[in-house]
Amino acid sequence: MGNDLENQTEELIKQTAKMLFFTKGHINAKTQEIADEAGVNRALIHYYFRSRDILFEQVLQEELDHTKHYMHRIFTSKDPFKEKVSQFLNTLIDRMIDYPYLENFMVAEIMKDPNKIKQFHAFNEGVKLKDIIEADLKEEIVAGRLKPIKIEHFMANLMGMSAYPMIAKPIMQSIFGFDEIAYKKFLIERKRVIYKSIFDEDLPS
Amino acid sequence: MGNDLENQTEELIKQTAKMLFFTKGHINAKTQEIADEAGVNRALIHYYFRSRDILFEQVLQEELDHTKHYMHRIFTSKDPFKEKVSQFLNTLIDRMIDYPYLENFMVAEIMKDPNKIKQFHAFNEGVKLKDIIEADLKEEIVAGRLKPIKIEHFMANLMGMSAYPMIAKPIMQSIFGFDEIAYKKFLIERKRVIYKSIFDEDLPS
DNA sequence: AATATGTTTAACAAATTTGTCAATACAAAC
DNA sequence: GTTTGTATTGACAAATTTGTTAAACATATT
Repeated sequence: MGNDLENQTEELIKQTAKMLFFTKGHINAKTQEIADEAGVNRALIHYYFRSRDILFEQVLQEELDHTKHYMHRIFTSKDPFKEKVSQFLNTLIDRMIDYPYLENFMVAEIMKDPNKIKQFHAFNEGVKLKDIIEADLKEEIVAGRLKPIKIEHFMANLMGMSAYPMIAKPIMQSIFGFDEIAYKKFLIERKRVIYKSIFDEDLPS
Repeated sequence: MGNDLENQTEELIKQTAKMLFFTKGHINAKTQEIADEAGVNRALIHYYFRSRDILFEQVLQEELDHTKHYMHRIFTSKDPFKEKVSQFLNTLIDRMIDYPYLENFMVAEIMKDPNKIKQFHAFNEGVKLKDIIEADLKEEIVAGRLKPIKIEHFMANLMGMSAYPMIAKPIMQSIFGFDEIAYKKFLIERKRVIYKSIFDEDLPS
């Protein structure tokens, strides 16, 4: 009765859409392109998702939920703050290697409909992540392990240094002449560089 | 004949398009919306620019040229490196207040047609900016005014910390509860925060 | 005033893209 | 093998968006 292993075709369409949207960055991929890439009839997209918009919403939401969960898991753990940041860098950068354009899309979506922003609160899940990180920050600063900095600047620095090389990947690749291999290596390196820039000490291996 | 003060209507259409594209972030603004916003007949867009694509290319190219020029001017000057960075931060951040989504668009454009990347070399203008900055960096490092860092990481840090808060403006606004005024203040603050993060000393007033 | 030149307009045509539907294929259950 | 429910297909309709054109309008030149 067709619902064996997580409906095959439906899942295939979603994975293909994610690849086109978030990996290749084809923000305006037409239903025909998605269907072709997935090797299915275009009408199936409407059969499973009713409309292109709903498909888009759904795959974006799935990835947002994913982001929410890992951020919450990392920052609510009992690990030391530096360990949290290290894990965050690892997860975020690995993830961006898979979906370089996800960040771009979140922004593009919010631009279309600013009300939609509530869904994007990776920061609202019971206890506010913002408050947790803020408390951590204060503790580090008081203990002298971190120079005084406001939470919003700390996060802007951390996210910016991490996400920008992905968002602007083609630009940086061109400027510095990186091929895919070199760029991936560059991204991995960034984990250590960012850690060092923030804490002024080397990331423990 | 009719070319008095830089053709009024043509200029109006371009300014309106830039506002919709780069300030408001309506990446898919239709010709009708542009015409309505400018208060002109839609056919005039085709009269002056032949097609929506050409209009888009043209306004984007204008802004890219602008970026090219100020970056080249700042980094080829004889000022000390720290002064260059300070000026760069000032110019970039002020500019991003006007055109928050310009960065996003450059990337989106390149995604569509990766060949187009040559136009985006704010870094190729006679002498390569990359080489100039790289030389400056080495000098600073040797003189002990800067911790050792590779050019690509230095630029990723600098651009990321500067550009990200603009690219992800709606997200950060929502997380930290900034209204427009507060966000602008936050952006201005960032000049000092970034300078301090990079050079580990306060930006001279 | 007549003419020429450039600008603007509304109506139309073409192209693109999304969404719907009835017919068909397929697989499991009876 | 027939029934039943779901999956898939191609053809079609609707909607959206871009691009074209001929005529109206304005302004300057002769």
